[in-house]
This record gives sequence, C-alpha cells and structure tokens, in this order.
Amino acid sequence: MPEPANVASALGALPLFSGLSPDELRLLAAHAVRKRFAQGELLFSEGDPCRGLHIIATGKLRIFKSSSSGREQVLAVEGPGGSVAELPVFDGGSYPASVSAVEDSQILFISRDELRRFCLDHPEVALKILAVVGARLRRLVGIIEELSFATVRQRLVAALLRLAQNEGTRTPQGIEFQLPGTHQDLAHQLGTVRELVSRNLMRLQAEGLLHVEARSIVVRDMPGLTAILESNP
Amino acid sequence: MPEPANVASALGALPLFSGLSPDELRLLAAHAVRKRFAQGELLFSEGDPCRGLHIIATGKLRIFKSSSSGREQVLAVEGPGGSVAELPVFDGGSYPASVSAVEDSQILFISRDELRRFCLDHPEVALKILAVVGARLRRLVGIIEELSFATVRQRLVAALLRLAQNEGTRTPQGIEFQLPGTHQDLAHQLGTVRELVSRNLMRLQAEGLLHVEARSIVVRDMPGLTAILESNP
DNA sequence: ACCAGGCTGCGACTAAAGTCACTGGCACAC
DNA sequence: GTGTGCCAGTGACTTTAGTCGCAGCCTGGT
Repeated sequence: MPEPANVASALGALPLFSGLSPDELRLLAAHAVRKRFAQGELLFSEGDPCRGLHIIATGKLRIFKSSSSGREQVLAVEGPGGSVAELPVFDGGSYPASVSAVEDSQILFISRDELRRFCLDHPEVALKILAVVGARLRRLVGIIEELSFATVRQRLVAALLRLAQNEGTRTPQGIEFQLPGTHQDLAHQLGTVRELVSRNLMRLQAEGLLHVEARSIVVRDMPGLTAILESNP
Repeated sequence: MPEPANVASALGALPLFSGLSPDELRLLAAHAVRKRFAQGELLFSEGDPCRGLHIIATGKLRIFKSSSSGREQVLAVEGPGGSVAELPVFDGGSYPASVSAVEDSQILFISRDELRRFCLDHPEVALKILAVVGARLRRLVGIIEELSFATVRQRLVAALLRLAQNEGTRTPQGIEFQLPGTHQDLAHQLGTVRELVSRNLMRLQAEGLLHVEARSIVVRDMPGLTAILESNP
C-alpha cells in the first residue's frame, strides 16, 4: 500500500504513466488524492458529473449500467493498475456508467483539471491515455458483438473459456478454475439473469463438457466448448 | 468539395482540428490524402491492420460489426465532419469493426504515424481527439444498454423518436419523417432482423401510435411512444 | 409490355429468453 | 441449536426473438 512518499513511484509503475521522469511523477503525485472504498461501495453513479480520474492502487472495481427493472450489465472489471473514467475527464460530460468496488480498494484520484493540464504539458501521456481508452473501446465493441450475435449459452461459454485461460490450472480431469463470484454476478456480466446461468451450467455439465461443483469448474471437453462458440445462433 | 489548396481550410472547419493556426493546418493538410468511395464500398474490414485516420469531407459512413450468420450490428453512422478509426490509430491494434460508405463519399486520410507525430507537437489536438473518442464511447455504452435492457420494440421506438427529433417536421397529424433506409438497414442498426422491424412498425400502427406509409412515418401519439420506452421489458 | 430483383407484409412455426414460485443447502449470528 | 439470509437448482409457464416460405408490389431495364 503506497505511503504518500511512494505515490510517485506507484504512479510510475502504471501503464498510463510509465516513462515519465521522477520529477514529473512527483509533480503528478502532488495532485493525487488517496481514497478508500469498502467492498460494495459506490464510487459514483451513472449521470454524476465527472470530477476526475480514478486509478486503482489495490482492489477491484466494477463498471456497470443498471436498468430500472433491477437488471445489470457489467461493462468492465478493473484490477490494480487499471483506471476508471479516463474518458469523461476529456469530453466534459457526466459519467456514462456507475462504478462500485468489488473488493476493498485503494484509489488514487486525480482531478479533471489537473489531468488536463498535465496532458497539455506531457503530450505522450495523452497518447497513453488514448491507448487505454482504445482498449476499453475494443472491449465495449466486443460486448456489443456478443450481445447482438451470441446466445446466453454462447456468452457463458465464452466467459468460462476466458476464465479457464486466465486463471485455470491444468489437472488430470481438465482445466480447473473457480467462478469469481455468485451466479448472479456472472449473470450481470453476461447481461442476463441468474436462472439462465444456473441452467446453462447444468446443461453444459449434462452434455459432459464441464464438471461443476459449487463454484469450482472443470473443463472436460475444450474442443466441444469452442465448437459451441462457432455454431450459429 | 475541397480542392487540394482548400484541404487546410476544410480541416480547420472540423471539430477535431478547430483552433489550429493556418500554418499548422497547412502542415497537416500536406499529409492528408484524398480518397473517394462509392456507395456501398468498403473502406476496410474488421481485423484489418490500422493504417490511419479517415475524415469525412462529404458523404456518409457506416461503422458496423457483422456476424458469421450474416447479421449486422451498426455501431455508428458518421456524416460530413465526422471521423472514423480515431482510436486504433493510437492503441496499435487492428480495426475493431468494418466501415462502408452509405453514400458516395470523399474522405481525407491521415496516416497513423503522421497523426501521432502531429499530436505530440500539438497536445491540444490530442485532447480534442480524446473528446471525440469519448463521445463515441458514450454512444457504444448506449448501444450496450439498449441491447441488454430493451426489447426490439423499445429499440425501434427509441430509434423512431430520435429520427422524429432530428429530422421530423410538424404536421397537423403529428410529426412526420422519412426512414433513412430500408427496413433491413434499420434492423441492422437495432441489431435484429428485417421481419421484426416490419412487424413492430405494423403493430405500432395498429395501436394507433404511428401512421406508416411506405417509408414515411407520422408520429400520432408521442406520449404513448415514450411510455413504451419506460415500461419494463 | 414484360421480366428480374429488391423491398415489404404476413402466417406459421421453433427456439431462446425471461418470469415466478418454490426447494433445499450452507454459513453466520445470536 | 436455531433462526435468518444469501445462494443455487428446478419445474412450469409466458413472452420475445428469430426462421422459413411465400405472395404482392414497385422499379428499372430490355
């Protein structure tokens, strides 16, 4: 956990500000404010006026939209080193989505004006931010593609395969990993409801593609799963 | 239509490059290449390596994803003054979606490297680009919200209301406007299929909310339509 | 005039998605 | 222990989305 004196070096370790000189980092760090958020706490809501950029020192944040009928759609989950609200800092509008802490989190906050000023003095930072925003845009386009072309079943499989890839461990039975949250959480990420997650998991198990035990998943038939992704609707 | 000598002033008129000095504009214009695309022609496909930024002088472009089964999802339609592929210029990746010309179009093209260099020398341009990308990101989030929370019927109504707002003319019977393309085109924008557009239009007419005649739509009951948007799924 | 091809409107159907209501399990607080 | 509350599984059902096939219409070309 960064002490005030270490904020500068913490910033330097982030993709956003890598390559800056110690002096520049100190300058930036002088303007950064540290904040803490407890698990489940809301950093801000969709529609709130944008105050600045949030950078994750430790913890995990969830960017999401919620509907009037209680449904949610997760847009991104960001871990340490990630940032949130890079964009509305620059276009002057309000936040387009809500952000809450998935775990207890420590955040470095840089106000809108500070960041804009810093970017004007350090154009390469602006380019880095553009790159980060670009990556976010790609992910959003990916979500749109999934929502618009894929079934819940396919989206679920895609999510499971991503988990297997990133956090899976090889075992004799197949690749094993843990679901990162409840079925409800997963449903929110897929833009659907709990029941469908539960049912589809069971169905995949019945088909012999998976083995499900509580939140532990074992992928038994990888080719079978990837085939589902390619099959039409 | 901009003659080579006028490219600079044409650029200056764009939101992206407003506020630059004539000298700077000339410098940028020197690197811009003019291209023409016929109606329906593809500028590039999703996955192609990114070569640079496209700015629309005249005409209209459509940014879209297409699925293996022939479905399409339009992400944006950009008119004169708009730009396309601002983002992959900076994150080094390939184009995330395809772009085609809706009408015959004249395009100013600035290569990736030129633009990056120019941004480093003119940080305020980088900020302007960030603002444009920000707006795009907002629209994508809006699409995700609609896809994930709204029915086809609601998405259709939302699209009709946008059209009424932007291009509608008041008449005694209600607000009248023309559909900008075929039902198929509209279906692609909503991420659905032709039949559902057709059926839902007829249904709205049967309910007395609209009057449909070929591609001419008359909104007869605005409050009734907005009520549809707010009703749960 | 006539034909070809794109656009539109249906009807009948299938398949997904989502809703509702209920069950049982598990964990934690008291 | 014994509630209390969250979580997961499931059956029965309704609604929405999407598919297929076809017929009518208009347009532009020959």
